[in-house]
Amino acid sequence: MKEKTRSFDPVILLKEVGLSPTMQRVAILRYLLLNKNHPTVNMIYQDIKKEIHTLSKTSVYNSLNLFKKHNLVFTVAIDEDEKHYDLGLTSHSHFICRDCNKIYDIESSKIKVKNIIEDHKIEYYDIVFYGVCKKCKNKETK
Amino acid sequence: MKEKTRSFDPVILLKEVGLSPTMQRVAILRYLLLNKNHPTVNMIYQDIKKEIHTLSKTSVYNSLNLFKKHNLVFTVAIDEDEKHYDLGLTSHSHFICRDCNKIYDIESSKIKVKNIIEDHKIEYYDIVFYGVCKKCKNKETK
DNA sequence: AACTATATTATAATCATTACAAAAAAGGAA
DNA sequence: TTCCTTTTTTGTAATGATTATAATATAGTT
Repeated sequence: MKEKTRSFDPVILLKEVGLSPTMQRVAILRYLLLNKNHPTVNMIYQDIKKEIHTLSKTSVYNSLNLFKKHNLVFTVAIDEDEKHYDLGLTSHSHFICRDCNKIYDIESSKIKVKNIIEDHKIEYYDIVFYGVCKKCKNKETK
Repeated sequence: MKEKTRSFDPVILLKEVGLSPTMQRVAILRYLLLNKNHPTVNMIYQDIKKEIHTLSKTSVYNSLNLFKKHNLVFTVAIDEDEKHYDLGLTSHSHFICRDCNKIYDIESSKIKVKNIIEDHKIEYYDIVFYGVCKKCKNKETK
């Protein structure tokens, strides 16, 4: 339920929200555009350090917090230690397997939420489904 | 979507799931039964320390983790530092005000979720609504 | 080039949570 | 009860994610 239609070019995206497209920010945002695996700060840091050797973890934190403030990314509300980041470009929910802990994207079209909450003004919502994924389900039956 | 019909007596509840009802556990569980404010470990600790002066924060952590393992409590998936705990006795979702950060319970009857996910086996789901609560909405218009 | 504002980095600090070992309490058998 | 074993609780230390801070580097402007 986070609808947005925007460019898929990190440089353009950054300029659109008024952030100067520095090397680090571009790399981090590109990483998020290419990797839809809901990465943590550490995953991002480890990977980008390979191209930008001087990258600091603080920069990853700074950039992600900035991106979040500008609604470029969201954190996936999972009950865990590390935060997982996700681009808010397409509208989807998440499914988490209690067996392998993998996070799957669920297209919005597969979900329909109806609410009759009157008193509060609802701006958006997050749904997280829990269960056993297809892969692990098959493993169990073997 | 966490349906359960059980006793509201902490001692009985603990026995039901096979945990010995020690003073600390009973106090923590009773706290959760009486206070529906989605407390954090610190809130629970501060309050119960008033009756049980020797209580340690570790015990609160231990107890809550045990309760969670036995499905007596759940953690509310909120994007924050501290975890918020919630009894799983009644079925409800949550609404979080982006202004005052208060967490409201939303009765299940007010929400309807339809999903056509086929590949994964879904056991339950969490919905968190975000927006502006009634109180803050009124403040804004003043 | 010089100047100013912004970004990045390295380091230290904070804070929630967990690990661990010792002390305390509970339960059972004689 | 006393002894023994198991379970809980406690206090302290360790871990690990995140933030704060100050110094350095970079970018943008005149």
